[in-house]
Amino acid sequence: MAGTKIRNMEEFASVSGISRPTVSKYFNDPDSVRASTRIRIEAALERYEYRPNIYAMNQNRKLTKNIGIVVPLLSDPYFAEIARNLEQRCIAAGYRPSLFSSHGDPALEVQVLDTLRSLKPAGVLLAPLGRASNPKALEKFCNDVPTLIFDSSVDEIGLAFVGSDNFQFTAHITDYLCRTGEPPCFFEMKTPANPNAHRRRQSYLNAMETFGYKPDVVSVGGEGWGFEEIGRLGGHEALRDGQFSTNTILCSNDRLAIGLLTACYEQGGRVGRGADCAIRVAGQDGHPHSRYTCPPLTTISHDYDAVSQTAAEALFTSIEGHVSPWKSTRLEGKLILRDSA
Amino acid sequence: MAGTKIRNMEEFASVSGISRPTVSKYFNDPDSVRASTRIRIEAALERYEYRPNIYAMNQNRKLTKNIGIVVPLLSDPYFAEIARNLEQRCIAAGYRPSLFSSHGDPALEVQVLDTLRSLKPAGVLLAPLGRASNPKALEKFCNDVPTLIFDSSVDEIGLAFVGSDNFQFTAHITDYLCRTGEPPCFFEMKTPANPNAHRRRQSYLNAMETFGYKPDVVSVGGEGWGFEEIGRLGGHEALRDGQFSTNTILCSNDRLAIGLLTACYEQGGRVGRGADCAIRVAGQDGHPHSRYTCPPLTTISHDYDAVSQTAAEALFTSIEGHVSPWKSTRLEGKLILRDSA
DNA sequence: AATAAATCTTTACGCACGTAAAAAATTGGT
DNA sequence: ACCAATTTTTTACGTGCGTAAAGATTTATT
Repeated sequence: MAGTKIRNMEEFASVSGISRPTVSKYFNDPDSVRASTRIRIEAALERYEYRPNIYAMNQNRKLTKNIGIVVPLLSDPYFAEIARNLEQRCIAAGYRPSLFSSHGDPALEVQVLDTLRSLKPAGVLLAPLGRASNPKALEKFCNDVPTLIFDSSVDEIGLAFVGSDNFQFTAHITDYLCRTGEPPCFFEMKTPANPNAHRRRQSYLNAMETFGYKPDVVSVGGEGWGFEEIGRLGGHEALRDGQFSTNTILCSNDRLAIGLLTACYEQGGRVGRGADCAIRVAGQDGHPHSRYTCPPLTTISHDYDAVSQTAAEALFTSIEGHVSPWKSTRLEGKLILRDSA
Repeated sequence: MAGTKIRNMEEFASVSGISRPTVSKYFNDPDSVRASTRIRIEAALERYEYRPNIYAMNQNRKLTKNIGIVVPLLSDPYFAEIARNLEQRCIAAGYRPSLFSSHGDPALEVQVLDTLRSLKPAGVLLAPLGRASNPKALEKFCNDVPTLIFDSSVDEIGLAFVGSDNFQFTAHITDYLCRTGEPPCFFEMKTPANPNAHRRRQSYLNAMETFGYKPDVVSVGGEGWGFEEIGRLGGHEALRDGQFSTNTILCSNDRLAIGLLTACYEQGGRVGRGADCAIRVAGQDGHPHSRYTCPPLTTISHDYDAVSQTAAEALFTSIEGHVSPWKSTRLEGKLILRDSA
């Protein structure tokens, strides 16, 4: 904090006693200069608090250190949590993450990709909207920008895919439900936003067949990303009309389950695994909120940390030049037993 | 999409038949050029899909069109929702918003402000962490960057403050609770992260005095931003020890209420305003999730739209040169009656 | 101490655009 | 059609940094 204010790298170089090109090299990668000069630069850095102009940096660099993180809906705590996790990993690895949400809107998703393109990012971690995404826009983007797809896969696009093993998810929790009570019905959206939903339904059907039970899928209408409300309204209808053939309901995801729990409450049905309960409800995702529903929701949880780490590191290694063929990684989830089922 | 790829504004200017300085002026503000030239530029823009290099733009502009949006915790749907709202307003007004979360960590908040500084934003919409914030860092930042504080006020810092009227919030819902049943106890955190909590407690005390009731504040321990868990654990303790002097509990915020509802459930107490219910619980905030608790939570809701609009427009007018003295705007909330109280 | 290798300095240019100033062209009103 | 006001063109320079190349210096190796 010595008197003089540093205006640019030229001035900083002169006060640090190192030439500008070397200082530039340092800011590009502190380890690329000799330890002794690094120390001198960092000493000056503490005395003069100078930061390179990121615009001038990024204009001329072949590749920026920016990484885009895109999720379909940031107001969903599941995505917020995974975005936070990814963000921290980017920072730790020396990148500059920028966060974007498509807010459930395909047009906005395209707009976000457009914005992102102009940021000339080193890479992008993209969780697409899914069914509603504009596939051509996605593909074009992936061709231009190193993009790792996570959460919800779309063809064999981008560098790789990292997500959860939806087949394992549903098979595992279906197994649990069958072993501990009546076999579950499956509660889902008729036209789910996310392709994972199809895998989960299929896995449910497979599991029920394996166990020798008759599957029962209840698909409810509703568009968009207001899953709780869709679950609540659909739940009311299904409960009223007796559409559930057993007393156990496995929901396609936790947010749907949360809505269904509300519907059950509003109809006066007690949910849980106790003897005094009329119905069991389970979800899927390990949504941050699932601990605090009434009753707390039994679910199968994403391994947030593992998904984030795998996704981030796959992107980093790709950015750093290690080419590898497209690959899909699907991580297993962990059953979380609570009172709802 | 004519064959030639446009590399820079020079080339784009030549294919559009307009000189580069005029094209530059157009991108700065499309309305600053004659309508006829604007049409010619936009025609070329459709045929050649060129975007100015934002890094070169921002390097040389006196003021960028960037706006920073900072919230304390993005995984809280309340903040996610208000951030989304602000983001859209920025885009609509022709700015480029970037979203940041302090993730409940004062050190990260400082780091976010540091990052933001290097973006040279035209303005910042900042919801501080509150009590945990580094006040000097905040003040320094506000001196350097036009910053509008929202949600939670910190002295008379920045351009202005926009938030909700916490006194009105608590007075209103306390009034409602008193008129419809036993007067409420007040359930809060001992050391709340957010200064709004103090206003709410004070407003509760005032309201109870006005009504001639004896106030009863139950303050529970716990640090950080895991409000649901704090509410659940504190709720268990308070319920078990009979700390609540009436059957009605007004929580300092919805997330605390959600945790308390879980505690009630886990202790077997039925919550609601029905004759068969042992306890009434109300929250404050109009949290996006409050509709889906069991029972659905009675609360007093922020006017999300009005807060966002007021905050955004205050920043915009300030950015556009209209100086005005520091001002605090506090908007009223609306009571949302549901089954919990 | 001599030599090779690594690193740094000097010099110079490029990037994509902002912006200022003077000259030229266009427009609008009459 | 003419004149003044507005807008555009031309020209030229500035911004802060990346980066390349050649030479000087430091470090590591023997």
